[in-house]
Amino acid sequence: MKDSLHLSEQVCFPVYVLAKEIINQYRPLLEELELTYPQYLVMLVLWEHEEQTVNQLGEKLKLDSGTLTPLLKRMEVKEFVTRNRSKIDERLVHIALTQKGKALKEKATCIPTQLMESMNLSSDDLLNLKNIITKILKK
Amino acid sequence: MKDSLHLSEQVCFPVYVLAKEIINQYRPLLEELELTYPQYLVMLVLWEHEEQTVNQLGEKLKLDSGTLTPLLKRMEVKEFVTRNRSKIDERLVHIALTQKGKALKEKATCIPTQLMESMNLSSDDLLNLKNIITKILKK
DNA sequence: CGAAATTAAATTGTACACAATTTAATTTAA
DNA sequence: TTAAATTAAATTGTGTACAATTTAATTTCG
Repeated sequence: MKDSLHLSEQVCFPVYVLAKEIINQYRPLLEELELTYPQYLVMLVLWEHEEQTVNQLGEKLKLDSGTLTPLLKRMEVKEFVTRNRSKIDERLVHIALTQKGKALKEKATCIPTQLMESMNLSSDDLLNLKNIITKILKK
Repeated sequence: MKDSLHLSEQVCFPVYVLAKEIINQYRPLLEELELTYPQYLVMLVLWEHEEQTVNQLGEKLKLDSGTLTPLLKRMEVKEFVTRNRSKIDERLVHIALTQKGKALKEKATCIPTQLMESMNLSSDDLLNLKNIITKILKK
């Protein structure tokens, strides 16, 4: 029987390396916006939805409050978002964009293109990759 | 012009989610071996090579000494590896398997299969995914 | 040779990521 | 209706990641 305990046999390892590589490619681009990659993901959601609870963000980004709470506090310090406990249901905390946060979208418009270039990806590969992963994650 | 600042448009986000999902699927399997996923990767390398410097591990796993040094110290505490500074070149630290570390390979043999099952992946999807990523990372 | 450059690990500091627990508020069901 | 169950955030603790710096050893070169 074949021994599959070899790094070269692993499928998961390339995924793990690629994910890190992508974040590393984003880093210099996002540095100019004073954002980390997870913080950028939060901004993507808020640029679409304006206001979200911590849980809603967590569901969309697959992150729990243990990760999001301190992350959002850092974004609050940078004045990109506000954090307000709901009056109607005090368990909820609403995260909303500040003016500064909204304005940041302008500076971010070029990032997707820049990233594509810096990773040197064809849109074919990209679409292909996205389709497989989406298929796998859907299960 | 199309606005690509939408989470659903992102290619990188699914990669990021998949990588986390894979590690989460590994977690309960690796817990029985008292290993984290990055520690498991170190073991994969050492099961193949017996002895490696910190740098050699770092090149294979794409991790730097800032990550590896504390990680390897934890593995040393668990008595899976030894850390010994080279006599010939005292800048190098050799990482080697202990008997306990070698023995752990037995318990790990079933992990690749178990993971495939827990992620519910067809070998087609898997191979496809691996090929695309390898192609992308090669650039 | 011996100073300068390079290399390898370790260290320091910041920021995730997640399990497990805690706290507080809201639902639910007896 | 109020005690039990559930829910939402926050907290605590462990373990990556990685940039930047430091320390010490080895090479390289003038």
